[in-house]
Amino acid sequence: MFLYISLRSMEKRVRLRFAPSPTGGLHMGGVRTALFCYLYAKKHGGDFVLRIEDTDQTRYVNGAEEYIINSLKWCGIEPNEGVGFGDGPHAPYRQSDRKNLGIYQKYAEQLINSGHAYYAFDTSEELDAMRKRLEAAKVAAPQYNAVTRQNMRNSLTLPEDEVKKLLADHTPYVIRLKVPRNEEIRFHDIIRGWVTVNSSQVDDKVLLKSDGMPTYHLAHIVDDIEMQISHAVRGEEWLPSAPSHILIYRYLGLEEQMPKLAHLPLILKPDGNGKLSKRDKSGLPMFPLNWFDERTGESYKGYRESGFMPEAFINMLALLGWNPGDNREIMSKEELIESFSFERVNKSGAKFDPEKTKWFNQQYLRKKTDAELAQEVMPLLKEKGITKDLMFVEEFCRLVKEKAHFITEFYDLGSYFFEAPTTYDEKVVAKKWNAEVKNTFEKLVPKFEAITNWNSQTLHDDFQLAQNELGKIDMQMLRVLISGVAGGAQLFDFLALIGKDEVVTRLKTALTKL
RNA sequence: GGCCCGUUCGUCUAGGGGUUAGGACGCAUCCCUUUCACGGAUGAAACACGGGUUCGAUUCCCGUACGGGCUACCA
Repeated sequence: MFLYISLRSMEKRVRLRFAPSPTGGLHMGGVRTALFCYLYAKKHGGDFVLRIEDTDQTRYVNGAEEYIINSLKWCGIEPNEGVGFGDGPHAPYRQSDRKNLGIYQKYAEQLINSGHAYYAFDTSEELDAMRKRLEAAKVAAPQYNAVTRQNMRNSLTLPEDEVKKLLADHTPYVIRLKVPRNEEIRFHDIIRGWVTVNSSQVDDKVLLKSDGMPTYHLAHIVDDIEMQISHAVRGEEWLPSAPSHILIYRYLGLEEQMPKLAHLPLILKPDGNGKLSKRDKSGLPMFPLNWFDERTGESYKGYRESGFMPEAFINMLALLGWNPGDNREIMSKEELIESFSFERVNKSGAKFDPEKTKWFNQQYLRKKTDAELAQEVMPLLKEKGITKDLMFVEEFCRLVKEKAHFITEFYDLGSYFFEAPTTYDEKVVAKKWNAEVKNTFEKLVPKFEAITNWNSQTLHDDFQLAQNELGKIDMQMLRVLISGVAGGAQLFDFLALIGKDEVVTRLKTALTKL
């Protein structure tokens, strides 16, 4: 008795799971769900579990499971238990494996025995016919429920002998939840508060499919119980089926052990309406890593390959539908963990903002040292056939980074560091170029050639001296002659880096071309 | 259609019975700069609508509109 009381009064250990289906690449909405679970678990010193919900064999996609694991790794939201992250006390963590152990069957039978579930033998044709009939009769919500089940072929309508015979003959059947006709079902959601639904709106959900696999509805409940999950967190699209789940817990006698529920708001498309899809016309990826769908042959861009930093990606995601309650936006993972709570998650869906997403990455980009940036930029330059030394690349990074949002932009932003221009900004030329200006620049060339200690400072000083003699020289024009473009990095630093010979050569070339 | 959930600047959001309704992204202007950016300053920009409740509602309640989700032997 004493033990019973102390167990009940003890707070359950915090354990959250992320439970995706391996039906494709992990969408950024899924990443956010995983992130919130991770943050909460870490904040409370709990566990974060990865469970793979592969009960739909027809939708299984090769490589999806591995993709999910790699994505979580890249994002730095690693489970401490589950598929791909080491088995804990509740292995296996893949539902198809658990099914083979008979885990779900047991619970389904318990519900049958207690009279809360029944066998249904209807074929898909019969089900279609039933729905058509109901639609024709203008029934508002055609579904298999307390009323319609009376006209279907199941263990509630068929004589006991026949049911036994059908089962003995291995006639395909499903097990359905017997939902009462008219009962208020009330449940609490951490984010939404109390939600009430009448059971007349809830259909007799299939619990066990004819292939012996459980549906999501049964499987996730069984696993959440067996894995001692404290908080069931998922997207808002699950809210309508939550009443069914409450009933299952109740009929299993597990309402006391039921995890707390949290339904996250959806991430919406930047423009127009609806859920974020696999592609967005903003051009930003919807997946953490590149994803290739074997079945459709389509490939999708990933944040990683687009030059995003994982810290920036999860920071952006965390602030989509959540905030710390103060004005902080740039937050490290540690700060996110420290500040996170489901109470501060918004109820309404959030439109994904591509511009702000870029801004997040830019903020993190600026925090990196030039040396760190060079490490990442170097290989990208090599791909372009550029083999400058590390010192050069570091300085290049210093000069270009303030304009960049992504590592992958560095080359495009500063290709003139590596290649002499072939064209010259037309606007600037049209506005500033004439015979007199040309003459001035021709006189400037030997001044540059005469500089012995070639660096940004002497360049600056000697340029001033040259102007005293030759008159004012337009710096933007100088920039265009050497880089070809009207804007770019700090001019003298740029000239210092590419070197005297290169500058002089480029100037001479420009003077012959213009 | 039915059921459920939601609604503060264009977007992400803070706030909450009495506020000049705050911040961020983006946008505009100005300053700095003989180039380019960063940076700084300033500005435009919101409580969906209609009824209640109240001395007073953006905030609480009810409707309406709008948006979203669900409505499978998919998750």
